[in-house]
Amino acid sequence: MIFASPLITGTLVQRYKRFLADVILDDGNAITSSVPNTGSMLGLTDPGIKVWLSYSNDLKRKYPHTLQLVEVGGHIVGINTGLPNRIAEEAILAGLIPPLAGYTTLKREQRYGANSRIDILLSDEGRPSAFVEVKNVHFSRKPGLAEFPDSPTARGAKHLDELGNMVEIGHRGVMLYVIQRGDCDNLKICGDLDPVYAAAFQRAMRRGVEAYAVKCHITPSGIAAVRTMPIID
DNA sequence: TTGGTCGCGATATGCAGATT
DNA sequence: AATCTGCATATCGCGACCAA
Repeated sequence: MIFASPLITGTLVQRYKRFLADVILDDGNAITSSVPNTGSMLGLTDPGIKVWLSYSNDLKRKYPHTLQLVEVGGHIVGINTGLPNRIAEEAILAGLIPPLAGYTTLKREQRYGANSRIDILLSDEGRPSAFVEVKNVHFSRKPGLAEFPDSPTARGAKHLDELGNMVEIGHRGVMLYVIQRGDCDNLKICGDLDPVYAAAFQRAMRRGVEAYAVKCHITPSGIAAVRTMPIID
């Protein structure tokens, strides 16, 4: 995934109202940027950190800048929650995730279950379809270890249950965690910030849901999936 | 059939207003 | 006074719809 145009650098002043951030660009201009991430972004919104923004020429937009990357502890972290689906799609098509390789058809945003949508549906003649739910990970408290979730996510737990339902009727249910930072080599499902999710994860594993984590290489010019990484307890 | 436009849903959480 | 409900907020992408 290559950014359409070179990103602009600046310094974060504050993030507020979920969708907005005030940034002082390196050229001195103070602007308001949209933030394509409604999560808590724990540890990624400290005032004064370096940030990268994209710029859109779309006249319908209220704020043409979009926050894409932040620098934390000397490492670049991607915060755009719209990108992991694209990254995951690229990774699957490139065969970087062996258990998901070789399907002839890949569709995004397919309806299924109780009024839910699956991020990616892989199908093929002669073998079960794979329902792939993509999750964005950008939280890390320990060097080398990414963690999910960074705040309670009821929706995430619901997705795990529905993937379990898909397994029961003969499909594959897959959780795919896209780690949008290059400094991690393991993923941990952490129970302290959302015990409900951790329990749902264990329950889903027992029901046969698969889980994979994808390591990414992040630079100001783009984000690329590299390989899978272990999910540890 | 294709291309463009419109509107809805998803997204998370603080806050204001309403209800008990 | 405490609790609950629903709006605010910006963008994206898809489905539905209309027009050529």
